[in-house]
Amino acid sequence: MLIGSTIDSKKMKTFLPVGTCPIRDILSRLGDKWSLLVLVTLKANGTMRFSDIHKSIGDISQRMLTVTLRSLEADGLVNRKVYPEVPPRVEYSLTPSADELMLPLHSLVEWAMKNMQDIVSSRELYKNKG
Amino acid sequence: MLIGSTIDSKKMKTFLPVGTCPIRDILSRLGDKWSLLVLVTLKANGTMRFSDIHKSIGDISQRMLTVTLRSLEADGLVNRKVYPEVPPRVEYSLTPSADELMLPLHSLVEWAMKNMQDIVSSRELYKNKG
DNA sequence: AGCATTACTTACCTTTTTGTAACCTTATTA
DNA sequence: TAATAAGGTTACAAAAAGGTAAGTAATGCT
Repeated sequence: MLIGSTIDSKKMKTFLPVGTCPIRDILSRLGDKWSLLVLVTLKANGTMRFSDIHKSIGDISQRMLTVTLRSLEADGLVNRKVYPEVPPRVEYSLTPSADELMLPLHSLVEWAMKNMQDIVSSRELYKNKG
Repeated sequence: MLIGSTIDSKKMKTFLPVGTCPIRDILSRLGDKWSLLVLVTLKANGTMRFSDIHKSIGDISQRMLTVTLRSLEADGLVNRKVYPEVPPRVEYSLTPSADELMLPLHSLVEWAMKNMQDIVSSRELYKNKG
């Protein structure tokens, strides 16, 4: 007798691996420690200087802020405008595609706010008995 | 003369650090390599056995699938039902709160699909000239 | 007796990500 | 003359995440 899986593997939906699937690729890029937070910070405050973002987030290191901003810039999600002054001034702002991202992101945050209590208690429960 | 930031730091919006801010906490949890993919897989196929998920995703290791499912279970996002049989059978499915998560997630995926061309070309551009 | 089955666990190792601290630039100011 | 400003870079260290391969359990089949 054949003991099969619950799902016919012919009908089963599969997903492309990272590097082949643009969606996985993009989501994994946004899934790092700081990217979303930087985007949300810029959304909340508009155009900001490097040091403003740094102060606003608080616990990000200078290096990680640079790294994060660079990768967001590479992806076309933030604009970087350098003023040739001394001391230097650099302003960051969201691009239109990042602005569009804010809507999905906002609904994600709403979900998180709505469900965080359940999640926290679920974690407690899981820790205490499994 | 006072050279200030573009934004008054009193009015500037700030965000709580991880561990204090539930939203950052939850989003960072979902931002790992496999969680969202596992959720999307379960959404697409309904109830699945461990081996089904494994086959469907393809390039996830057994260990990481276990780890990921455990943390999703701890957060109350997947149900885990064990049938006391030999060989063992374990079925996974989404909980209602994970189901709700699918809507925001879906709009995120739509954004990714709409913007991925721009992102890819932006990356090329950035690589080639900066 | 020995192998297959499924859903893991464990020990160990590699890779990736993040953090720390020091250094750089150049005009202005004390 | 030396410090200060802003926005970095660099070398290095630490931590976190992920991968590999082997082992485990209990039963049925050959």
